[in-house]
Amino acid sequence: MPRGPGKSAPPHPPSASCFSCQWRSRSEWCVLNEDDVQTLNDAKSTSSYQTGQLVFNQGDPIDGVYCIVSGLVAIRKADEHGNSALVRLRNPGETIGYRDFFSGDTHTTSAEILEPTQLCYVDRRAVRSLLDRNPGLGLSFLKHLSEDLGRAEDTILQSAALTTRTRFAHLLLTLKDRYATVEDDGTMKMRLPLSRQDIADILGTRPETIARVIHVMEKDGVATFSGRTVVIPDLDPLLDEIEPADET
Amino acid sequence: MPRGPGKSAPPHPPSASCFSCQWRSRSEWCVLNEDDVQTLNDAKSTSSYQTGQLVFNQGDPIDGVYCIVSGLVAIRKADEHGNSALVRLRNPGETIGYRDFFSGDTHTTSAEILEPTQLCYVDRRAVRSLLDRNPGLGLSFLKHLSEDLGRAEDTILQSAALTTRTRFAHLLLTLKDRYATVEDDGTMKMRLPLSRQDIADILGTRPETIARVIHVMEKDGVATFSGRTVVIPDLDPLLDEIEPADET
DNA sequence: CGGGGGTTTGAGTCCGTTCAAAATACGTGG
DNA sequence: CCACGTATTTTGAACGGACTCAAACCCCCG
Repeated sequence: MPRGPGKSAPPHPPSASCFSCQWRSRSEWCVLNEDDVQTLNDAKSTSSYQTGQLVFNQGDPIDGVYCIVSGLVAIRKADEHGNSALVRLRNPGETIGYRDFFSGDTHTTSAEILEPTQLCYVDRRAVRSLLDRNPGLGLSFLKHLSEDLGRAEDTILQSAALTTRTRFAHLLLTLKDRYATVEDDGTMKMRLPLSRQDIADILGTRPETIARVIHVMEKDGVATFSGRTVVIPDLDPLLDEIEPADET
Repeated sequence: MPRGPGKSAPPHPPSASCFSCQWRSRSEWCVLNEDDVQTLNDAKSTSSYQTGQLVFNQGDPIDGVYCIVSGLVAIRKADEHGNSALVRLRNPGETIGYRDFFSGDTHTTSAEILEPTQLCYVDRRAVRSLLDRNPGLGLSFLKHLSEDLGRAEDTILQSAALTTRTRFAHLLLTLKDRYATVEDDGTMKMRLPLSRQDIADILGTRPETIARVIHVMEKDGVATFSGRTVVIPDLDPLLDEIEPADET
């Protein structure tokens, strides 16, 4: 049950600086002046996590927030009956844990590591004091939170209106942006950072259904799957998936 | 396509004051000092809306935010294929339109009136200036937005994990808090502020399914429905609906 | 009293689930 | 490097909840 800065020993101790952080201009912290970036930099501690680790667990008290330097984190919500859904993925440059930070004192979701990840942990006291000194920081979080809510609303609408296959196509298209590489012959290739179970948890279905959807997609020539490796010969058929035939 | 202060002529022109607003202590604006409440009071304009009216429409430019004095408002999201979902209900004391206010320049959802409603409209310029002068106001919105996101995540999990019947029971229990009255004989009674279509849009299903669920619930003696009127003879069976049998 | 929208009912179908077994991938230690 | 045990993924068959389409119904309003 990891808490605060992870205890895992990184191969080479990371020493990321907020000043040279490549994500700074696009993160919540972009509004900070030099002095406050210094404060942030002094307050934060960086650590590495392995796939499968939990950054925090639903129900844990909230100690602060985490910035993703590299890697991928899944935010998962569970109910009391063992059901769980993967409510969002978080990429490098994004901050996690701030949702609960602003509205309660315990986490209402869990954060689990999907691929080797480096996080900067910022203690709640530091966040509070930066927030006090920088009204703009609050607005910055407000903007990100609004976007999160917008995405959540999209998910609600999609899961009510779209088939599993279509939602899976959406997911593939999203993952493509970060994970796909273009081969010499023009085909796209990527290694999924998600297990079938995780994909199912994102789409609100079962792993068996994912396997079946993959099966028919291969039959239709949209993509070929081999374990976690996906090859997309042509993007158009995949794009057609998310654009249901309009009767003109 | 209503925009800004509604153009409907209220029977008796409302003249609510922010100072005497019964919701103030629980709203986002509770952090404002006397001076700023004065500013808010001067800036706001109150108007009445009839059932079925649109406060704003998805795609409209954002002019400001609206506080609900009385009534009920549905927030609806639609996609390009005619599907739509009712992503949340907003009650008196709550503010609407602030989600999009903080992250974009057009509304990503529509707000429609479900029962006769009074709204106070606060112009974007006023909101901005109050925000500038009161860092606490931003944090206040942050808190509410966090809670909204939390509820959205709940919805995502529920629609993936629970049956329509169970989710309908959840909805009834929620509506009960605001709409039910206890009769002399101990039964509860309420008039639903929602059409079957709206209920379906909240639960992510069809009106026919709602009718069928109601049918079997009546057969099971959980509640009796007659149009929009619901009678709940005993709360326990309804509570059992949302607490699936634990095999002990 | 005759629309007309929302609601209910019915029959048939489909998508996704469940349960179970087989196949495959993966990490570990020999 | 291979063999083994475990976990994940895939496949199959049967079931079921919710959907679609369509008709009947009902209630409210003019």
